[in-house]
Formats: sequence, C-alpha cells, structure tokens
Amino acid sequence: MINETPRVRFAPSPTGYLHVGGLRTALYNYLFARKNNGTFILRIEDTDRKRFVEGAVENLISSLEWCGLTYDEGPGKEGEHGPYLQSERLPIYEDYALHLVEQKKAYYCFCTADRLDVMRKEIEKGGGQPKYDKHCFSLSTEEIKEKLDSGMPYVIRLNVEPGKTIAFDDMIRGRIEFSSDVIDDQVLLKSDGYPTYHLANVVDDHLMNITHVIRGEEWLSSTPKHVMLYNALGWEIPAFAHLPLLLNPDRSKLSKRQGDVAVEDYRSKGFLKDALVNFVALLGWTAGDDKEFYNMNELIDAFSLDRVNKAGAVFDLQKLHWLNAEHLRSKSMPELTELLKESLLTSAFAGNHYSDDMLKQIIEAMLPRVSFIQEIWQNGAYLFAAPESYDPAVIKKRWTDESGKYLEVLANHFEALVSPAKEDYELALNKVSEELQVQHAQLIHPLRLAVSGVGGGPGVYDIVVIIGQAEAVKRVRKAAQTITK
RNA sequence: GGCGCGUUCGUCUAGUGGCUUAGGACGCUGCCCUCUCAAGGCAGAGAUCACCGGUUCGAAUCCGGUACGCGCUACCA
Repeated sequence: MINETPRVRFAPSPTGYLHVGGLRTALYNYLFARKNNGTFILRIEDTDRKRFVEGAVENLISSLEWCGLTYDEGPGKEGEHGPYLQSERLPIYEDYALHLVEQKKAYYCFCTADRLDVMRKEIEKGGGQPKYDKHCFSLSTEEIKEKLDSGMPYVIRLNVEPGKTIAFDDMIRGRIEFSSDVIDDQVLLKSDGYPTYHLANVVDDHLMNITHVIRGEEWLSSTPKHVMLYNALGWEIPAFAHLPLLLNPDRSKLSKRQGDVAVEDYRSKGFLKDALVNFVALLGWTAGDDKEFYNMNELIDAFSLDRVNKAGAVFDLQKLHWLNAEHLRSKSMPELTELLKESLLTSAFAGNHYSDDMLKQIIEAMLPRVSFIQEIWQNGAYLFAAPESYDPAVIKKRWTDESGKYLEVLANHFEALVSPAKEDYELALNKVSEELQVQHAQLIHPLRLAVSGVGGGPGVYDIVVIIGQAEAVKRVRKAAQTITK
C-alpha cells in the first residue's frame, strides 16, 4: 500500500448545499490527491430516502467546481468504478450483506421500532449501554425462513463479538482502541433495502480502491464498526485520517444557526473562491512556516496530512475578510476589470457602460480601499454619478463660511483648464490658494466634499480626473452655490 | 450515563525536553507616510501554554490524574 498512488474520495450526502466543513474535507482530499499524483473521487452518499432533496447533487457539484475542486471520477465522469451515486448501487450492498449473513457475521433482525424503543429505555434505566440485545440472533433457520416468506420487514445487522479490542491507526491522531463491548450490532441493510452509511461506505471504499479515508472527526467513533466490516469481508483496511471539526464562535459544531455555512452563501456575498479556499485550508492545517497567503497550486505544493491539527477550529469571518482583500489586490488588471464588470450587473449602475480605461482608473483608485470588488460600486458610487446630496453645513462647520466663495473661484479655474491632467488640477488649486491667501486645506477638503459627498476616499485629484473636467466643474459650482445661499 | 477525541494570546496557529523574556497572522491601539480614508511601514497591548501531581539538573513539550469542551451512542449521514 505504501507505494500505491493514492485514491481518495469526498463522499457527502446531498443535503442541498455544500457546507464549508464539507468544503474543507473535500479540499484536503483534493490537495492530498494532487500532491501525490493520486485520484480524487466524488461519491454521493444518498442512502437516506427520507432526506432526499431535489437538485442537491447538482448544487453540490457546482459549488465544488466553483471552488476549483475538480474530481477525476464521480457523477458525470464515470470511471471503471462507477456508478458513483450509492442509490444506483443497491444490489451490490445487498449482495455483500447476504454474503455476511451466510458467513454468520451478520444476521436478520425482525424487531419492530417499538420493541427497540422499549428495549433501549429498559437498558438505559439500568444504567447500561443502549445496544441491541441480539434478540434475533438466536432465531432458528426455520423461524427466519418463515418470517421472510411471510413478507415480514427485516433489517440485516452486523454480529459484533463482545470482548474484543478493535484498534486502528489514525494518520492524525495515532493509535486508537475501542472495546467491541461498546459497539452496537449495527444495522447494515435497512428494511427499505437501502444500505446504511456504514455498509455502503466500506463496500464502496473497497470496490473503488480507496487508499486513504480522509473525513471529519464525527466519524471517528464509527470507525471500529468499519474496521470490523473490513475484517468480516476479508478486505484490507485503508488508512484513516480524521479531520478536526469546524466550530462556531462559541465552539459548538459549525451550524446554520450562527451564520452562513453554505459555500454558495459566501459566493453570493462576493467572496472570491481563492480567499474561501485559502481560508478554509488554514483551518486545521499549517505548513509550519509563516506563510498564510496561498493560491491553489501553492496549497497543493505545501500540503501534507501529517501537519493537520487535532483540535477544532473556529470559523473566523474577520480573517476571511482580510484574505479576500489580499486575494483581490493580488489580481491582475484584466482579472479585476472582468470582476468589476461582473459585479456591475448586480450594482446600482447595472445597464450602464464604462470603458475599460475608465474602469482601470477607478480600480487603481479604489482597490486599496475595499475588501470586495462590489464595494467599488457602493463606496465609490460618486465616481459614476453625482452624489445624491452632500451637506453644505458640514463644509461650513468644518472649514469656513467662506468656503462657498472659494469653491466658486476653484470652479472657474478648473473650467479654464484645457484638457487638464491630474497635475493641472493641483496647480490650479495651488494658484487659487495663493490668490485668495488661504491654506490648501481650506480648499482641498471642501473640494473633496463637493465632488464626492464624503470625507474619505481616493486622492481628490484622482477623483476629479475620473469624473472628468465638466462634471467636476458642475459639482463644485453646485456646491458653491448651495453653500453661499 | 458510556465510549472516543481534544485543550498555547479574543480568533487561526508556530512550538516534538534547554535556542522561549512562548514566535507569526487576523482583529485591536498608537506612530510614520499623507489632501481625507484606506493600503503600506514601524511600534504596542494581548497566552502564568486548562488544572493538579510526577519524571528530569531543566517541561508548553514526557507520564498520571482531574476539569472543561466537542463528537458518537438511529433502519441520519
């Protein structure tokens, strides 16, 4: 197994969306596969008919693809190990369940839900383990045949021998041991003919030649059951790696209640896939150096399973925001222009057209001031249209009652310029400052407010250049008149 | 309750017996830069390494126990 090229899988159940915890699991599988020239498989564990969600598989796949996690085998990419939807593999599981029954390693159980309920309550009252009492294990061949013939509903249970120690090595946590005494006679095949997770998972991992099972920590307690199944079927046990959980700020398991958990939520909020992937990669893993900014190729290069942490990690939005800004700023101008055009569609300026050259100027002015591309349309709205209003009182109060007069002079000077460049506006303002014997600040801050309506933002001359001479003059003059009134 | 896993600044983490006055990052504060706001640079606050005991000349690092948190304990995954 050592020299085998790894085959790993992400095996979600289709709940309707890709959970960020699932994304992290998928990512680690993907990185491990790519790093080791292995194969990354997507398998859909849709064995719970009660939880069927329309369109869930498509949604899952599109979220995965959006993040750049392309799988080598899976739905729509049938390899030699398909199908990759467990609901399409039902006869396989039944065969193995029956095989185990023949070998006396599993048995038919006809107990009703009611009897199981009563039994568990009794055991719990006595302070014992709420396990199945093997009631049906002792049924004779005749009794079983009779019940089967009469069409009585049944399940198939694993026959767990008591008094054994089940041990396995986890790549992240080391050796782990369980006593078989605490393991229930797990149902393998449900009465509706579907397998449970445990059976389907083990059968498929074996049939699909999975070498490394990389999954969430919530499966750690079930692993001895899986080990027993591998043993019962006479199969080699894959390597296990149980990943730490993703947590809410209060350290409970990450849940919908306390924020967004779906990848599509983050996508629709305008997060870059690069940032989301980078962020989630760092939740439970580190290369050991101080590097925190990664693109996918760098992650593949740096990733290793033995540097995955044991403890759960809180999903911290602040760091995600920071990473988003970092990734945004690392993009090339053509990429940024493309992103800006895309976000135009959902902005207040949808339908308008702007030249690439203008967008370039705007990006250069706004990029260090935003964490999301769409914030350019929001925070920089005055670059595209005159501010709805600005408060002349603010100018008067912060500067002087004379501001109106100054702005009027400034407007005249700006208007007199012939195809001015950025420096020409600056020179013009300097000239006005001399003429009127006022400090720059007395002009430049009112100018900023007149032209943008807000106190912060890009350099004021940059703003003027972007909106253009005519528009700038118009806004300054309007402000001047409003103040003077 | 039982079983399992975990526990280093608010958060993500470095650290595998002496290099550690426990390092980095996000966030926070201040300074510099500056027409503003950011970005950037610099500085600072912030962790008695959950607790108790043991091993050792020496422990965040090894061992034992306790506490707390989380997971599992379904014909859900």
